[in-house]
Amino acid sequence: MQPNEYMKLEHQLCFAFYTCSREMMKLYRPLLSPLGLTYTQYITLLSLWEQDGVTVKELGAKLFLDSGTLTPLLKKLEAMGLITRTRDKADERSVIIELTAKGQDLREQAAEVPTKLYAGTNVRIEDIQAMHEHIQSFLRKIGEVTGGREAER
Amino acid sequence: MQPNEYMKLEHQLCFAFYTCSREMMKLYRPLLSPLGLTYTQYITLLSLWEQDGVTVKELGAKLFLDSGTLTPLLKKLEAMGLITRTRDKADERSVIIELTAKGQDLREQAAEVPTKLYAGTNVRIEDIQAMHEHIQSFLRKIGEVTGGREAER
DNA sequence: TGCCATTAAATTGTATGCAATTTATTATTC
DNA sequence: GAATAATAAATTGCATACAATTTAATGGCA
Repeated sequence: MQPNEYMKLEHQLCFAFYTCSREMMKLYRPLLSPLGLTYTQYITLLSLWEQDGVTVKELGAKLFLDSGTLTPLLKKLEAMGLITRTRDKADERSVIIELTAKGQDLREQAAEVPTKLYAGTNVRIEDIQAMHEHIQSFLRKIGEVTGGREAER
Repeated sequence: MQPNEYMKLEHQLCFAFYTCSREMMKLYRPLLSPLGLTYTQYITLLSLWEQDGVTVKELGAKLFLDSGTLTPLLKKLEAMGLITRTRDKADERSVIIELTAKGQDLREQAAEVPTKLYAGTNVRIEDIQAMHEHIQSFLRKIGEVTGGREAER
């Protein structure tokens, strides 16, 4: 590769991630909009549907987000009646997030989102598997440096 | 895969892209901060260093960004003395973006960013190539649906 | 030529992201 | 056991993203 080839936009891996992420969110929008959810709210609920009763800190470790992003987002979900935010009696520094009945019910409607997502695209599900694994392996490697998901240990 | 396995966070490809994108930006930050640039400003300049004298529309097609994001960002780069924004004489609807001498000079300092990026990580450059190509192929496929980079045809 | 559809930026409003700081609480140490 | 360090959320300030709308200019057509 020529020296300044490295500076071309098309060779930037991060730009590919960045663009793929945002283009995929555009695939999600028509599926999430009827549920009244944004993409970030959706992945937050995905995490809570797997396990709720977690602290903001724990949720942030799973989503790679800090309180600066989560606090307003969780307040929004609370205002929508999907979750509750309660100070932990055992440690008043922590806030525990739990799903309401309404928040649990929403899971049923969201269940079809993953399967509908690639409808209309030429993407083959099989192709995604390998790529997904490579990306996750990559993420672990750079996470060692950026400190991403540090609370996971 | 179990039915509700599809709803697990770890199986969401978009979440992998989304997280990789943001974690990589954290790798960039210490390299770009001394140059006074954010990541979005950096990729905008990468594009302009390849070709300037382009309209906001053309730049947006390359970066997958619209005027809502680009206009304030370009005004910022203009305020920093790196670019000029000029109405196209031939078509007053368009604004043409050009690098200033200062903006061109910054390219030299930014030249070491791509090579320094993976320093300290366990990432093997060879591993990145294949993954990168798969991602770009994937992006083209979903772009057919989302309309991404529509002005490219 | 005048009207209307189209187009490019800019603007507006909402929702993130994240660094840095602040506040409140808990853990530690001397 | 009081002073200090550490921790978890919340807050603040700045920079995106993007849908939707607005403004200004151009193109097409009767």
